[in-house]
Amino acid sequence: MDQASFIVPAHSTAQQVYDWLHGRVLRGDLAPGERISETEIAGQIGVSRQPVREAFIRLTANGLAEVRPQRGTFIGRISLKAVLSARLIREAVESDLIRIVSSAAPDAAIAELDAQLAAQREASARQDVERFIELDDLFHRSLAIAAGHEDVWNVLEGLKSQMNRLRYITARVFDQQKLIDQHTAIVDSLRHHDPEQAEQAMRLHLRELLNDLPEIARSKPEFFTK
Amino acid sequence: MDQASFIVPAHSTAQQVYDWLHGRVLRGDLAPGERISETEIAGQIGVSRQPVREAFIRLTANGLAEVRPQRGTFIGRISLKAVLSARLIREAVESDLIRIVSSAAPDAAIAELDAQLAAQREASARQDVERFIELDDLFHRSLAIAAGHEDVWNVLEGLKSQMNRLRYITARVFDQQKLIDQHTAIVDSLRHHDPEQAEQAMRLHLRELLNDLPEIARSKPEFFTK
DNA sequence: TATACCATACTTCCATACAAGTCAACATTG
DNA sequence: CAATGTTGACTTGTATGGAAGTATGGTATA
Repeated sequence: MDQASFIVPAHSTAQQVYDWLHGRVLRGDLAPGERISETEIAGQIGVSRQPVREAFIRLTANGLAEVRPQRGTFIGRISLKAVLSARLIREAVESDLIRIVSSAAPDAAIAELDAQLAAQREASARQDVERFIELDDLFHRSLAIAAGHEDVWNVLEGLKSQMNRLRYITARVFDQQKLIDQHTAIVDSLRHHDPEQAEQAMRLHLRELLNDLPEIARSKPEFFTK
Repeated sequence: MDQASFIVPAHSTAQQVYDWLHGRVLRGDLAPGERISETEIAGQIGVSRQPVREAFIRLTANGLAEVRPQRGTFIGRISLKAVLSARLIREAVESDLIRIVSSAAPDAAIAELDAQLAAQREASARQDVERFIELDDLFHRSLAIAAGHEDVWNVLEGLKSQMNRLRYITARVFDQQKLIDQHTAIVDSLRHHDPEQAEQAMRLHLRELLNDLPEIARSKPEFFTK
């Protein structure tokens, strides 16, 4: 090993503030367009403005906030164009990945995916939205791993944050059963080593958002920008 | 228009410092692994440490620097895994885009691309590497625009910064003539409205990096991490 | 000579003070 | 009454001082 890379610095104050805010934004606890203030947040958690400010900068870099100098800082609205772009990218990338997987999917990987499907059904039955979203993420990540490209999934992490925000905000809207059925169709395609069918199933699945988006945008227009 | 969005804040000191450093990192003027210091940079350009520090944070968020608390800040090395992931993503996305374009490429767009090809040949003949890289970016962006998805290209901007850094560092290595030939093949496929051929030409083009990367990594190992 | 210790000069991190821009409410003026 | 000016309380931006951790080189010690 080149360096003892497992020596990582303890989480700084700024890092902790960032993690906290990041989570609140993703879960929709802080609503798009909502105003936040360095001094206010600093006062709430008992630190100075400095680490809070640095957290704001990082949120801005990730498209989750917008700083308007001398005016205020605001939780970023969800850009419909950005969401559509992210969706298109996901479709393109995951289509390629699923072809790789389907050409050589070991039985162990299939079994793992089947177990995940069961867990998804269980979470859906319990109406545990947060867990379901988590499992959905895991499902797609597992496919990337099976394709030997987990890194790709990590690189796309930033794009997904916008889509995740969308999912939390619209938790009650989307049809979990339909998503599970689509996941099942994908796994079945893998089971039969059918790359073409697998790709089509994946594309269909990832285009589901296109059906839901108009209604979502209509129901909460104040959360979105063009 | 909802808001007079053309009212944008003047560039702050921190923003200017960031732009300056960002450009220097991308052009390889600051080498991967090189150490930089808040106080030193601040002294060089005559500002306090604060805006420099904020620029460092943004560089870190974009994967261009690494801050090790109480130790120093270093220009990020180029992650080979990240580069390979970015390449795969580009191939997947641009393959989908080129299919869209080829199915309905207006003559005006084709003419524009032909003009760009001429400009590429001219820049290559003049050995103007910086201009060539710029034109290469423009070429791929133009394809995205022709597909009606310029936003997608913007979203991928972050990924490209790593690859651009690579290109500057290895400016003399890559074979510009080969790239131009591949670009030409892509445009020809569009001219004949042949989606399948266009996609294959694009994939071949974007896989070129896979041939070059081993040599690049061998020639400057200190610039890379696994 | 080799090793342990330690002073010192760095580094980033955090807190604080002040500067400058913005906005809204209110007073003033015609 | 309407328009204008002004004050003051906000906001983020910048500068600076000190806290705490780290690396380095010298020094004492075995």
